[in-house]
Amino acid sequence: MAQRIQNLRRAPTSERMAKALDLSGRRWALRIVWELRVGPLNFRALQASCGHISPSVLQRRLHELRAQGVIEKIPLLGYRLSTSGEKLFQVLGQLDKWSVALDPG
Amino acid sequence: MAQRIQNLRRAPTSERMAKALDLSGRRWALRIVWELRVGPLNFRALQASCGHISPSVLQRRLHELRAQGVIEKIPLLGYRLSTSGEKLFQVLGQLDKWSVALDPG
DNA sequence: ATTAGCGCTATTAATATCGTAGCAAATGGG
DNA sequence: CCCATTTGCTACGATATTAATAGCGCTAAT
Repeated sequence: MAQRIQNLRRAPTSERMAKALDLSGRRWALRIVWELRVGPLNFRALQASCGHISPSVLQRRLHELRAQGVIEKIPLLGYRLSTSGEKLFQVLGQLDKWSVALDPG
Repeated sequence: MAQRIQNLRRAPTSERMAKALDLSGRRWALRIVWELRVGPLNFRALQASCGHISPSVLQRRLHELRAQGVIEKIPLLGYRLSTSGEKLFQVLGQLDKWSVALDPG
């Protein structure tokens, strides 16, 4: 009924969504996930593919993303997306499509 | 063919995707879009629904999101999602689903 | 006239990010 | 083994961003 719809529309942002948005809102966080789409990258390769990220921030993000289970550290190869990270990457695929409308350049 | 797939996997991040990721990576930017899902909100209502965003940052984000055509300012009601913003919101819907796996608490 | 709410600005402090240099360990020849 | 190179990562001072708070000018209702 209408009342229920009204409540849905006014439902406050969940804790976990706020958390996900907070994680996403840190500089380079989503970019790192996006760059890892090509497969595992080591620290310096990630640094290069991101363009101009400073190593201290990269290191911090890698820790944060690992703590959230988005990426994994693997011997000899560096970092790669986890299963969860792959799913997040698919969401970013949607963002990529959206960005075409944002900037058709 | 395999060669083509290889190239796709190594395709560098596009300018527009980098731009979209940069916009998304600014604190509170996506949260603002998410909060506007309930319909138009005025400045103070947005401030309240975001929790603890400072007015100066909110003001800046509103300008940026307007410049990108994600939100619109409407008389008497405040701010609302544009057509483009609605599409971005749908992407965030995917992020919301993903966040359940991130933190099942 | 007073009160209240509004959008927004100003200011200073705290925090985040940048840019650079460099170190210790691993790697890979010769 | 020796040496040069690469790699992951840390330290540190400079710069940029965000936070926190106060308050202004405006509008509308009491």
